[in-house]
Amino acid sequence: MEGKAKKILIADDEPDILEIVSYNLQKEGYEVYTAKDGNEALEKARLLNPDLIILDIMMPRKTGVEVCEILRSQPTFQDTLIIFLTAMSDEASQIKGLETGADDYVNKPISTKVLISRVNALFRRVNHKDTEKSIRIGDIIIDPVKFLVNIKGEEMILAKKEFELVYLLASRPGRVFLRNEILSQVWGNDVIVGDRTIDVHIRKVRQKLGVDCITTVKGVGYKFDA
Amino acid sequence: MEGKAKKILIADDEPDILEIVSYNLQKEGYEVYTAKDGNEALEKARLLNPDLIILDIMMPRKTGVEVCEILRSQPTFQDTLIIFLTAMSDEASQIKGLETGADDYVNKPISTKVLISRVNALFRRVNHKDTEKSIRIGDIIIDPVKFLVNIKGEEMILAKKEFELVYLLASRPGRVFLRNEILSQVWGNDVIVGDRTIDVHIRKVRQKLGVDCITTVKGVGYKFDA
DNA sequence: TTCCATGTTAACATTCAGTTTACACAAAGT
DNA sequence: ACTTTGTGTAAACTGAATGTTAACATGGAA
Repeated sequence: MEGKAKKILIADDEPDILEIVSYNLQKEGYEVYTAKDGNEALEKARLLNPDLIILDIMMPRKTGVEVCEILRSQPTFQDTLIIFLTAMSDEASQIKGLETGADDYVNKPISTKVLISRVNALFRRVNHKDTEKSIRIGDIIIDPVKFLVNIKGEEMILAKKEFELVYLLASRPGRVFLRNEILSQVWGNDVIVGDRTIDVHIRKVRQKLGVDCITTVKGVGYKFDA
Repeated sequence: MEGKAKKILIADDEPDILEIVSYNLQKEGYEVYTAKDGNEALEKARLLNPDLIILDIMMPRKTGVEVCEILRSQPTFQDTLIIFLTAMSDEASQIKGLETGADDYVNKPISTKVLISRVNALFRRVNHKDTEKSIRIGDIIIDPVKFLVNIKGEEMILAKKEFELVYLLASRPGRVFLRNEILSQVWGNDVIVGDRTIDVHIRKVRQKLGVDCITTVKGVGYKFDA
């Protein structure tokens, strides 16, 4: 369907729910991880940096609300999507949850259909191009909305990977990106590609841009000249 | 945003909800009024003529559904937006609500984030309708009122989906629309159609227009050439 | 009802982005 | 000099993404 698989972390103390939900989400093409209590959820969240976290509210060793509050206080998880699973009777935590910054709620007992459509809807909402902003360095403008690079008024079209590569490097001009970093950012954490792949793309980018703005740092990586 | 502040009337018998929701909507720049039961909602609706009414379904002195039915029977409120708040998450009651003439529903417990995004989405949708003015790009004129496209004086009729597709793409020439975005804008958020459907429509449009003005950005989406 | 226009799907064809392969070359270490 | 290590470059290869066609579904009008 699209891009690289989104990572979802789901935390619930009922193994049955974990299994059913993760099965269904996986079938939808998501990369699913599970946690069986609040602390494990926190750990794995930090480890995996998921795109979406589904938190049961009633969990041992930190409730979903507590986990959410802790995560939201850290900048890394400011934009991470969070969905609460709530029992309908559980009003106290519900009201509390209103302010903790969840993005959506799903009531128990869970209908996998409902959950999945909510998950998809959330991702759809976030995926919008408008949220990405263009980068400008000298006479080079990198515009993710129009998906093209403008050099001194001349527009050039890059392929997807090429564009993502420039966008990454240009996002922090002068900073050197290790080959691993580039791989995990542009290709995703679990995609395994050969050694020369990055080089080839760097080359294509250099060719298309015409301007020499990407510097090789031998044995380290690449950087976009400031 | 822009223009004058939209008036929102929210009716619920729980003071906490009224307070939280109205606080958040006000923060978004809306002009918010409240009612604590069905009759008060009706009164204030007539008094204020709001742009949007948020109705809890379970209220004393007339339920949300009753209020909605009464309002909808009057021409004044034919175009007023209505959102239901419902504790019932089962699909049956949701469908019933929509049949009554609601524009959307939000399940309790409410996530303010969700509610606000729905509200914004609704206004956006309506705003677009009002703003439905013809788009002109080069010799191509897209007229949503007459529902036809004029290329160098020659008029051509498009089918509904075809037209909506061009209109979307042409509304922001040069901007790349992801397949997701196209799906949610043209087909709606909960309609699930196959991958190839968009392609087929794109093809039909390209055929009918004759001019090559839609570019595909592989792995990303489509855009209307500026 | 039947007819017709539109929308959707499924199946197959094609294209091109992305990757690999293979080798050339340059710099640093021995 | 020779080897090692890392990168540049061109071309071939592969498959996912898209194009295309035709058949099927649906819903409204005659």
